[in-house]
Amino acid sequence: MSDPFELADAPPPVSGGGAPIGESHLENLNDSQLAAVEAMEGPLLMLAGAGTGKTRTLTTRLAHILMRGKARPWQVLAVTFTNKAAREMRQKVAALLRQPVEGWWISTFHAIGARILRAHAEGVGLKANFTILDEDDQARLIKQLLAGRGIDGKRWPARVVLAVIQRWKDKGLTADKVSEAEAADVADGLGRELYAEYQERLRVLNAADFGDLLLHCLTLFQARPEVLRTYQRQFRYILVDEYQDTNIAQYLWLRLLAQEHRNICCVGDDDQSIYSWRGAEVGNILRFEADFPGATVIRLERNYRSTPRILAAASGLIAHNKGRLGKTLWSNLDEGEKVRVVGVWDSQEEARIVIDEIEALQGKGEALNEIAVLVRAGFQTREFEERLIALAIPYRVIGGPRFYERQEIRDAVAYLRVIVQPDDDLAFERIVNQPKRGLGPATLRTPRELARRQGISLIAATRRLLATDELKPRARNTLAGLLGDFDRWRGLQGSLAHPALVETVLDESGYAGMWRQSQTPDAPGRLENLKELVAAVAEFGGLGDFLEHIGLVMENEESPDQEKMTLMTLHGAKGLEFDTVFLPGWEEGLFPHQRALEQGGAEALEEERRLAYVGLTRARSRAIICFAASRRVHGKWQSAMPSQFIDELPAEQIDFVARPGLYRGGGKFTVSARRRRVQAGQRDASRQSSGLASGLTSGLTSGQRVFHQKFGYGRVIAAVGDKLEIAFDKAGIKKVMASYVKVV
DNA sequence: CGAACTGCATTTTTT
DNA sequence: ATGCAGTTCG
Repeated sequence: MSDPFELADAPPPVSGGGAPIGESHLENLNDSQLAAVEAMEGPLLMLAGAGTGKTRTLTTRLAHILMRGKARPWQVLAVTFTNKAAREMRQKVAALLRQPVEGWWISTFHAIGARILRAHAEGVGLKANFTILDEDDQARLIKQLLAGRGIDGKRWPARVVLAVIQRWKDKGLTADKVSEAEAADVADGLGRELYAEYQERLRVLNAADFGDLLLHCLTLFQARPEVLRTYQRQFRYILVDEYQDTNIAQYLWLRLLAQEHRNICCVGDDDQSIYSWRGAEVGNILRFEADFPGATVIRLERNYRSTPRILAAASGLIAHNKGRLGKTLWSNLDEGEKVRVVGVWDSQEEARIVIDEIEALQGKGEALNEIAVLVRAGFQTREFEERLIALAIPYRVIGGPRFYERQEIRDAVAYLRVIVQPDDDLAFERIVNQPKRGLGPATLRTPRELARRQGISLIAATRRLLATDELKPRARNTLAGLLGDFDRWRGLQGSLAHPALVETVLDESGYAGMWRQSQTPDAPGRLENLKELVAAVAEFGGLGDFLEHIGLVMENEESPDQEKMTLMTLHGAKGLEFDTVFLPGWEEGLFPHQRALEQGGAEALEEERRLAYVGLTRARSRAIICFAASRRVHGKWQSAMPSQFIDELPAEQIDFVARPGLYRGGGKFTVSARRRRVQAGQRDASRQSSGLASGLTSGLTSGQRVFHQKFGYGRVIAAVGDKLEIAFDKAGIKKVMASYVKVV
């Protein structure tokens, strides 16, 4: 912040910076955007708030570097997190430069990692055609290892162990670098051994998981300094999107690559860091100036998206976080509506009110595409969906099961994998008995043991056994037939077009036939998906290309469906924007989420707050926050208090709308109501001054008999502010708000 | 081998 | 409540 090089936006009104003639791509940039484009030499941190034209600035910068002849296209490395972001950047750069960007280094971290690794696979003990495993494969592999060591799968589910290993990889730790202390309480102290064993298996299978795509690069760079040197020299300019989401491995990776030219430009927003739970380190962006001495910091603070009211509400909220780099967003747009905060009785009423409002907006001619409901957790979508279906409003849910994650697609892909990569056991195991061939676990025991003993793949072991009489004739014949099919299909690769080959495989394997004969109601859909898969294969040059694509791109290419409103999680909404945004479920325990409140402490709470900030800043002109007084959690009714985040919104930007007699938010919106009660309730006995309530009481004292509409009769056992703890006769102990109970 | 049953957990999710 | 996964029967 005290950096002498730092630039900030001039206050409004702002003109475009003076762009030299002939550089039309620089027109329409504001001063700080222009500064970020033109500061080409040395490390640069671009702190880009929500809606400040970050992508545009970044792509313009890339184009500018090339147009100025500072580097050739292959000398620029641009990394993003998602394929979507990468695609966008490629498109925009291509449009700016009016030329295709094929083969340029504009991709996700993982895709670039894979590209580097494929070129130097042997440096980390892999072959160039290594398979990229999805989470399913990884979990199955871990499960095998756990079973092999006799670890109770109940106490240590494969997914949990996998998550631990992933976090280690995120931190850039190979098995030998994991500290004793860190591994001690994982899988009965065997965490490190399992990690090492897992890596060994991956090597035998010629496979890498997502984490490896980066971690292996680090290993490679260390083992082969000359390889590192090549890339260091090559990448004269490095651009990094969403820097606040990078993990330690990615940070180390970037730092190594940037060492030679030091022209690294990182774009990010510390206030939008919401992925710490999967390894992201906000610290990376907070430390940037220390990591890259002499760095320039440029803030993009002019927001082109939201009304000043929405920005003020969001800014007021995020100001409650400590440890921010600090930004002040401003906007030139019309002031706009206040942010509405709506209190409702329960989640059903919440869904009703929100969807009714959406219907009303639709009636007023608002486009459904411009309306979104953003929830904290996936389960919240259900009630909204029910309501949307009832009113026949078109909607889409983002975050459902994805195309490449469907069972039939994974199975089909597994067949392709065994063709391309003859040691891919995980693929083999997936389809060895799919369709049924009588090759169950018992039949595979012998090959599995051999594979284990000799440290070779299961497929290789099976092959060896086929030359012996170890297997029962029947199993032997079937396996020989299957492996023979694999070889034959592999042989067809040269003569048959890939889509035709895929069809042949699905046909001859009996896999498609299995679904054709299936009587289950979803069978036709699955066959349909298989057809889609064949069509998708046709888009690629070869099976290998195709597998690389689905290995790295798990998302489904979204069909450009028109006129639907969007339902998704707050996490999923980052980077998107809508005219109207509904933010339901702002209740303590849901948002901020219970888990964040219980563990993770202050940091976790701040991340929840950033999530709220992300949610609010998605809205262009209208934001509606809701909270419900009671909600069903895991099948039980629970009373809920309004989110602390509601109290943190600046009152002057808020329109508090609640059903009469229903709301009693904490804090500032009910001051007058409270004062009255304070006077009446001086003799409050329970004074566990929580600091928050600061002596305000509900006028109810412990011991009093009360009636609650949902929970029935009960007795007050504690009262803090207007929050009561009541032992209900039937419903047990609940926390409720004073306004919901009547004294009997 | 498939169906039924039991227990159990249940934020967020990309690559 | 609900769904999923793992297990146990028929």
